[in-house]
Amino acid sequence: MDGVPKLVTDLLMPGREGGYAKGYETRELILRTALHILIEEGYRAMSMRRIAGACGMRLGNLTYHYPTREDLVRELLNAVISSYEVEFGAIVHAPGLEPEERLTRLCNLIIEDIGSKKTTRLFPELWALANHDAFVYERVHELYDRARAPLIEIIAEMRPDLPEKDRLDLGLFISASMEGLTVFAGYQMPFAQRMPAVEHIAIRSFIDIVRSFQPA
Amino acid sequence: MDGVPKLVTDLLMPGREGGYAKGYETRELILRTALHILIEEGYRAMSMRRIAGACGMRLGNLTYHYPTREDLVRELLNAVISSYEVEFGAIVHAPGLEPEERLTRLCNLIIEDIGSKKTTRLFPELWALANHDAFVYERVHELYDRARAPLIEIIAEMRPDLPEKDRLDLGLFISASMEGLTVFAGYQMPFAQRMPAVEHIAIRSFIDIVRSFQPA
DNA sequence: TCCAAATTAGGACAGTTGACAATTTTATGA
DNA sequence: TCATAAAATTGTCAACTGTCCTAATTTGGA
Repeated sequence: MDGVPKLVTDLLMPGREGGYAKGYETRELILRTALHILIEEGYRAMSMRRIAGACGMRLGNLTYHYPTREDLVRELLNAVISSYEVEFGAIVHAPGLEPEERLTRLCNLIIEDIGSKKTTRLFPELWALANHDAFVYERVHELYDRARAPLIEIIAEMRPDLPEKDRLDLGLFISASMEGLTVFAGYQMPFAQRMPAVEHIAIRSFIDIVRSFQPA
Repeated sequence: MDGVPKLVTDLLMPGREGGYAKGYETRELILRTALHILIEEGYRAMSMRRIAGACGMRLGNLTYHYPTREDLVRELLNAVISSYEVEFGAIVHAPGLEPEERLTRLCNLIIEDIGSKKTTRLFPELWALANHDAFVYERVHELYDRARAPLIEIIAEMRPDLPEKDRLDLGLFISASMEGLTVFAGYQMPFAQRMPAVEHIAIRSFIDIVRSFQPA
């Protein structure tokens, strides 16, 4: 937990003065525990009783803080998505660097995150949930839009001659392409130990395609 | 169901002479129904009672054909994976075509499949399941290995000068990259109507990177 | 036709789930 | 100190889950 932003207090209630309202430490604990179970054991295992037990509290107390399971899931999702938005938002501003170098760094950072167990486990769960839950769909969709924004910004710097439509297409391809690595990063063999080489190929490919793209 | 291969009879028991054993039509129906529910409503909704109900049979009858839920899930997975293997296996042999043209066709076919609702819904479910189920993990892993084989074959034709390791890396990048489109193909906006353009960018990018790759 | 096997139906079981209500404990502030 | 609200406990509820068992029915072959 060292330095990791707290889900609720730091993200859902940023910079609240005079401390936080009572019970927010508990809500915080609940969400972190729920997320842990979701990542380690999957959505099916993330029952109210399982969460309560892992928190060391009784079911009734959990439903006091989150009356329904849907309440809990929604706040968890908001917190998780917010944490990713904060992470990617920090990349946008890196003055004094060539756009290609910034593209490389951005891709490196995203791919590094993609390689983490948290992301490789969490996002497949979210994709599956999004298929049948409009709220999850909405939030994940929103996250991708925000994550794509700095990417498209850099593309615009590299190719000011392109119409916006083409820049969007390039951004969509690159982001989708990187997202695909999430699926494979979860596999141990033969992908895991080849990840650095594949990452290198990916970034080279991205730079090449942006540099050489010819509008139809 | 016109022309669509039957899950069990056509794939798990291909070319069985003298017809199929009794009860295989029922097992067929069960698997198709289960798959339909899995795609349309998700893994959670795919309960034994739900499947039986959708098949127009009683629970006891379903458990006669599949004593445990795990039996059903495993055979369903085997059938689904087999159907994809059959699909991709047909691509390998297309004599008299330049390797680049074959790469383009292969990518087109995969991307076309990726755009189908069946695939965009099913695979996120499988990824999520694979995270916490060794059997699902194994089968999905296997499928990707098989799907990558023809791709790497074409890469070998295009770049016989490269060591095998580099060809594998290129194949991994391209397949992972295409798989990433699955995630986004499920989204209605803004990706869906941009899919053709992104597909074009993707294939151009793949050809370029294979053609111009320089070993370290 | 008739027997035996395959199939279907129906019921029951223990376990789990989310939600809720009544209650007690704890913390807070005047 | 004490009243008040917040927090946590305990127990209950109907609904649902997978599994198992037995009886009825249908089917196919001799």
